[in-house]
Amino acid sequence: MLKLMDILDGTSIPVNYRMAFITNFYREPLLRRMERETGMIRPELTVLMCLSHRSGLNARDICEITEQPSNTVSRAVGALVEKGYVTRTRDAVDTRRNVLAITEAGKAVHDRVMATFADAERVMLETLEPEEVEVLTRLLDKLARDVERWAPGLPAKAQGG
Amino acid sequence: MLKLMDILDGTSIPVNYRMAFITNFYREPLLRRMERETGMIRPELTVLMCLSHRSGLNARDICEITEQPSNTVSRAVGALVEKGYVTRTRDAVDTRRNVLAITEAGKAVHDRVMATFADAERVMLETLEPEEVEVLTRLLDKLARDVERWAPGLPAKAQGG
DNA sequence: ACTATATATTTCCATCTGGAGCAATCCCTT
DNA sequence: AAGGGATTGCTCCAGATGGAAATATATAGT
Repeated sequence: MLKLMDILDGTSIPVNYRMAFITNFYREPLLRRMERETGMIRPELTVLMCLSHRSGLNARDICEITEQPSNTVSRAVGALVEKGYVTRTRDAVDTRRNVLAITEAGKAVHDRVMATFADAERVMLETLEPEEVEVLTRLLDKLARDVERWAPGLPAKAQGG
Repeated sequence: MLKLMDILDGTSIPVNYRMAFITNFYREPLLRRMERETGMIRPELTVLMCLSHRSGLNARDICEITEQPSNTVSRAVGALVEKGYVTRTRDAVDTRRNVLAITEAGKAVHDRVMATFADAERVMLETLEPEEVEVLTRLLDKLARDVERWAPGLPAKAQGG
């Protein structure tokens, strides 16, 4: 049987095609499962991850951090508030701002979901030797941190920064 | 400014999070550009890639190869036929089957789009040493070819095959 | 104080995507 | 050769997503 892997063997984008392939088969099933078990969808997890890392952000902050459109973040925040995973309170100083914070329930579901993601990654990486995992992580990190130079869409910010 | 990268530093899914990050910033802008310049959307390119690799497939084959739902493939094929990039002819033997083939115009646009993707990847990989690119490709290939073992959604086919 | 402009957030709408179901056709059994 | 189940391809519908406009509030200039 012809499979995607056979086709990507011949492409001239060996790295990104494989990454897209892996990401697709890793992430999608986990997101489906998350949606099934918790009712959350992807943008909501993204928001929860931001607030888990740093509380007190507003929607605009999350838009800039994640580079997601504002309506997507707005919807996600609304859904999370509805579910009781996030609180949204007007800033007393600038009443345009809604200060967001993750609740105990939100932290719990976040940690639970992230644990399933981590488990799946651990299983995936069992194929590799520990040193190989370290190398892979290091190389991916190098590429990811260099995103502003190579990303085809970004405004190619001054590279001397 | 807090960025996504700072958050993923602390996550317990270092590999997949970085891959998703890179894939996102690599692929999305290129797909937008493709759509703008050629009018094709993602599933159409996928179909074109399959037919570029092997002509004479039908929609069902492409569904199995790419693991995409049949309606997505059906729509993509229809759009490609409309654009003159693919021909669709009834199989004389089994008139349920529509045999698909890529046209000259389709091959041309496929090659053109793939070239832009390849260029962007080349730029991205300039950050790494040639040996690092080889290692990265090898490790990604190892993970991709092992997909049936670790993919959370797949039916975990017999591993002795 | 009043208007103009900027910012934060939400809503409207058009499009992409996938699940489920449907029609046409084929193959197997009798 | 007729009937029943399987297969191919398509359409309907509901949900997710993002661009652009609308709404609410803040700040600046006079």
